[in-house]
Amino acid sequence: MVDITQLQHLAAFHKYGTLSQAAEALHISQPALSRSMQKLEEELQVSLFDRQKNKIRLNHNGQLAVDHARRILESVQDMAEQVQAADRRSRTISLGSCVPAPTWTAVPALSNLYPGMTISSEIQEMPRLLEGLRSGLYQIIVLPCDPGDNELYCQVSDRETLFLTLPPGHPFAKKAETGMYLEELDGETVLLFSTIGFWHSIHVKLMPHSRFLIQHDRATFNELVNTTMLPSFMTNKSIRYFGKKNNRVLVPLLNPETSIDFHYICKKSKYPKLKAFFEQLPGKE
Amino acid sequence: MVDITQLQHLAAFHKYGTLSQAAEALHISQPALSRSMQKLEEELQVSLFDRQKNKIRLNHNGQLAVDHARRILESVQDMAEQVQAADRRSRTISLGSCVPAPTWTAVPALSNLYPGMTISSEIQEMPRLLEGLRSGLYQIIVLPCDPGDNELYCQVSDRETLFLTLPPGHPFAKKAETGMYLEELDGETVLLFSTIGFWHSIHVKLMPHSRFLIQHDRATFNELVNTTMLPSFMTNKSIRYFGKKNNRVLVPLLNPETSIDFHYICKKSKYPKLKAFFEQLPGKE
DNA sequence: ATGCCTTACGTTATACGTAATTATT
DNA sequence: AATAATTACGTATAACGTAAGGCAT
Repeated sequence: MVDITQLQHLAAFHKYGTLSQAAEALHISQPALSRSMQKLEEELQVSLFDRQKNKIRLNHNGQLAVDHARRILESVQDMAEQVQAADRRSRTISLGSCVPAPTWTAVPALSNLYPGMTISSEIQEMPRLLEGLRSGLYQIIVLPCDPGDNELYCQVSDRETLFLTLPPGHPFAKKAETGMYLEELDGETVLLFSTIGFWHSIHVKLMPHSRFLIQHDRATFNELVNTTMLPSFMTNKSIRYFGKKNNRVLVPLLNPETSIDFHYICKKSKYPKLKAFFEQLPGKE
Repeated sequence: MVDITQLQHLAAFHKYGTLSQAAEALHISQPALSRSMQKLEEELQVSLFDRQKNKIRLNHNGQLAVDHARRILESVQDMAEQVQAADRRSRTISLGSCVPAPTWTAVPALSNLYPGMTISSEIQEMPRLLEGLRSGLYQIIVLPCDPGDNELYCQVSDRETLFLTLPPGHPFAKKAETGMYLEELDGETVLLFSTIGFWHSIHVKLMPHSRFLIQHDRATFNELVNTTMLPSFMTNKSIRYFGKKNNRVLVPLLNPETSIDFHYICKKSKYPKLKAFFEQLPGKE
């Protein structure tokens, strides 16, 4: 049977034009390449080259063979890549969430429960999350609501609540006790951290006239929170995870949209394998 | 790099289910197959099997790998077949003709002029011949007319004329001197040899009510010509090639369709290589 | 007990590099 | 002289089969 290395040799010869140059590129000796091509011709029972005493050129058969060889080599490459990709998928649990907070606890939990598995997480918009769950891109997703799909398992866990954070001198700081509506802040320039997912859409919806200064670097964001008067946001979860800023007043928000329940969702077919994870989730308070 | 034989081994394992059976089918020992699969896994850096102490099964990666392996093996097979087919084409001159006579002289002529080449010939209908010439199926075709294509070289050579052959006692035998029209014979049962190509369509056209007893075997055909009173046909060419029947009268036919000029045609691009053949063709008388 | 897979071991075959040969520019 | 391809030859690697071992049905 034809050998893959022979096809590589053939492709290399086509690329470099002479046996010597091709052999050099292949890191084999010229005679080895010469023999390899002779064997290929023997194998195919066809001459692939026009040979003169010290010249060798692909003939029509050879040209055709090169085309095939290229395609075959490509599909062998594809095979390796795709099988490796499938393997990687099979040993990673991928979590998609509409907001960052669930990943802070779920990723370490999954790591502990499924040692040897790689855990990956990303923040995405809801339609993408559902699509990704169906396509196998995610094994678990976190949404603010139940998608109501009979094929999916859905478990409500924690609740996350948004707070406005202000420096004590800010005009709205006195609302810390009464709370306020997000609309009252509309038009003000506010500081946001990037990749906050669903929260971003809440801000855009309720504060359509505000300017959002979006920071992609956590350190820079913290620095700006510490040193400017700009309003910003935290949640009960981010406070627990990153700590409360001492120089900031927390103002509760009265809009119902500023609280969301985490709905952890997986395919029912995958639930048995993920049972341990779902069982350790904190219950709905 | 992955080896083709490993892919064959993998496909065989998938087909037979156990290493032992697959090994037997592959005519190798069981340990050899076991090692081959281990190497493939090593090569792909992926486990392809679920192994228990004395059981082995394809896992998900393995299933996927089998699919790829199948496709690759198929394309390797294709490569061999197509390259071999191209090679065969390159060393055969294929002649297509609308009637048999040109092949009787052209095939030996081509054999002499192009030693080492295989000469093949077949009788086909005109549209198929033109199509085949364009697609490379034929290098030379013979038609009764000029297709008038600027890409094609066309040279008129010999003329073939159809005769009715009758036993001397037949009512029409007296027309041997005056000749007759084919229509006069319409309705009679006549004897025909198969693969006479274009001539057959002439018969069908001019004798729509006749029954044609078509003989596929030349010896049987001759036997029937010798022993029955059935009208049959010969041409100036077949008489020269096979000899005239002593017990038959030749009646010339007066329809213009019963004479055709051989138009030898090839692609202009191929003419240089076929020049020697075209130059030895007899000229138009 | 039989079937099935893996590991170990010695052998063989095949693919390689070096060197020599021939031909071309 | 320099470049390029093939042939010849000795060697080393890697693939095989046999034999042995372990585990399930």
